[in-house]
Amino acid sequence: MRSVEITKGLNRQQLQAVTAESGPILVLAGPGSGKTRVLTHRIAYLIGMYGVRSYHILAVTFTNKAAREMENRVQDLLGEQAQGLTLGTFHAICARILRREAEHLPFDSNFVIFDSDDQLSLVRHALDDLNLDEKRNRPQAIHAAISNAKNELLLPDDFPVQTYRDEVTRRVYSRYQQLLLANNALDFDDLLLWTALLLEDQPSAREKYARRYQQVLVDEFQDTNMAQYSLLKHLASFHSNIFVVGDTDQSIYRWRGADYRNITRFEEDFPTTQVVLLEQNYRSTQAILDVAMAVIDRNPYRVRKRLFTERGAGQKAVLYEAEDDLHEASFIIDTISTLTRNNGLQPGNFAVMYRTNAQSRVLEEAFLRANLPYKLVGAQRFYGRREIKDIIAFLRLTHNPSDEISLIRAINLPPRGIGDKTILQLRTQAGKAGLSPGEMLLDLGRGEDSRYRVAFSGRVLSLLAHFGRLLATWHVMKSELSTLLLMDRILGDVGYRDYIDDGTEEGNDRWENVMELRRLASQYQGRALSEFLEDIALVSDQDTLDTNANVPTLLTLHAAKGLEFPIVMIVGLVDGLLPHIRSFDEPEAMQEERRLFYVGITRAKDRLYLVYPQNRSTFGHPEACDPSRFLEDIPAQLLSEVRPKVIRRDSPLKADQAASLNWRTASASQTVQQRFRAGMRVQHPTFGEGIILNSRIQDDDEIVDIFFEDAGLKKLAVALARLNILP
DNA sequence: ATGGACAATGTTTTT
DNA sequence: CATTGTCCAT
Repeated sequence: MRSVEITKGLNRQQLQAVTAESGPILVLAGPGSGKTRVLTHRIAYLIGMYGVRSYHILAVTFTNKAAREMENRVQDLLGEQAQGLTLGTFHAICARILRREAEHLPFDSNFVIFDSDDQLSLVRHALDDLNLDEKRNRPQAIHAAISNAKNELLLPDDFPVQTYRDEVTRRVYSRYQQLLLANNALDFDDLLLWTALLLEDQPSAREKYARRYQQVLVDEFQDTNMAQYSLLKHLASFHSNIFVVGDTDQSIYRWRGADYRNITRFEEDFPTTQVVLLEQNYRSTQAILDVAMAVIDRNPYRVRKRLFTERGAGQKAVLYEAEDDLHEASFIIDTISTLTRNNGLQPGNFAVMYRTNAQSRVLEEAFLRANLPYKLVGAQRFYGRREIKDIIAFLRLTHNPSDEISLIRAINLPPRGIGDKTILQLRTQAGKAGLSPGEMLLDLGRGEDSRYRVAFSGRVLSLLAHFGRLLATWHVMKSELSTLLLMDRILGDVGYRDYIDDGTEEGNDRWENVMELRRLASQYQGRALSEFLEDIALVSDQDTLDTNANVPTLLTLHAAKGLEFPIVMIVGLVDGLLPHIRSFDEPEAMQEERRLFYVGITRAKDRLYLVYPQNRSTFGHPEACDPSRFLEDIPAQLLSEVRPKVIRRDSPLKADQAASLNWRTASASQTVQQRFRAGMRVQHPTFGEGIILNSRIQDDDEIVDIFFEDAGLKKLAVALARLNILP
């Protein structure tokens, strides 16, 4: 009876994957082919039909959001039987394992996770310790090299040295790792690296987890790196029950060490692998799939998949050439408002995608100007804010006093007279005593009882002892108080509100952000501070996506992976941006750019808009640019093109020039009669007299661009605007 | 020690 | 142009 429910509504290929005999299984899933469905039903099938206990199942996803979604869907299928699944991102699962196994490892179970800023300052510290110049040795570049090495499972001693530069990197890497341990901290890559090493070096640990996780399932397998692949292999080493889902065409994290060839590697390492292809697309219309295929088929060396859909032809994708990025933004706004007003579409149906985060600015400003709400995907937006980082520094320091990065941030906040000199003294004395600065501070907080009082002069001592006392109090309270109360206590003790909320609008915003963090903390009643800190450190951009708000979504193409929207608009499709200029000289990188474009296109269910500017402002000054080379690969008949807008608001065309422009209509099926032509003069009740620049039929309405003498350029829907034609 | 003013310098994508 | 670092006056 269960089996009917679990396999209901699956197509032949999906069924094959879900009900496959246990063992190594590779599911090659095209976009929109229902891979999440296959994964959830597979889990349900294992529990419901095979009698596997949920406790023995491990499922790895790319984002926490995907994990939660999967959990809910399994719950819907199985009810309480689903309790006890291990479901999460690689990073979160590894953190959990490492805390549990800390006694076998060179760090403490209450380690903190360093974010990218922390990692960078740690590289700077390391450079400083080695008397290396930051100017000649870019911390960013060195950190990238260290990160790559870790993802390849290379420890400092294994780091290949061929040039002097490598030699420097190797030394910094080595020092960097020492510093991490001294801070009782791990970086993102460490979470994977240490877990992989643990499973590699300690057979007992390997066996323990391989026995526990009898069934391993992995989503987005094409984006696993060496460390992730290695730890999966160890987990599956006893039973080979590993079910992976992926699509080489959607591999977009090469720069993070991901290697889609892990799919080939998988088939080699597990020779009995059953391969299942999911080719039916349930998401997009044929018109959209055709565009996607045209783009991706240009990539050499790929296994061609025959994607097909039964959703019907659908509307042609629209190609729009804007004059510059500002006009791109107004086209987006105009299109969204027109379609929501006249076509019954919801604002939440729209997603605007771009290659780089910087591109969101112009869009955001346009939305703000038009008074339209929007949401932006990106964790950095919130967690990167100064006030948020401040509070987290206090909490992290309380949780792990050895966290020197947080200590340095928090110790003089708000300014209490502890500057670089004092901190240096503290560090020196701590070093002498064999303590971390935080531990020394805790001791000084004991007042008369502290052994180390004598090491400091009066003023310095009283300043340090005062903060030490605060820290000691918080440190004791953290086990008694909830995260929320602890946070309130800290905020009160240091007078943070008075410091940050200075009466200006910005100050108020900052305090509002602190309150938002407080709201987040309130959801952690009854859970340890470490959980709160860990979740915050590991939030992904997609996790911040609020699916409830009915407003357009702005996001990078990378962040769009795994999502879908009725209408997708991709902007900034110019050479240099997509493909990005930094990929030009590397064929592999260029192919990844193409895949990125493909990922963006295949997010669309019903409609697709491809937009590019003729000019792009770099460093404030506009520069001419070429349409993306990828656009050339899309056959013209797949696109309906909206011609360039050569009219600028500040230099209107003369009537005869405007009349001579040949505009093409964006829509083929015309149900309303076109009443206006370029060059006509019209009268509008509020905007006054103007001249028609362009008119087209779109979505059962006539859309006209009019230049008004007083009000400038307006785009109006004829059905709504009361226009009178003047002679 | 602190805060303001100026210069330099840098732009992919993210857990 | 917008953030980040550095220098200088208080």
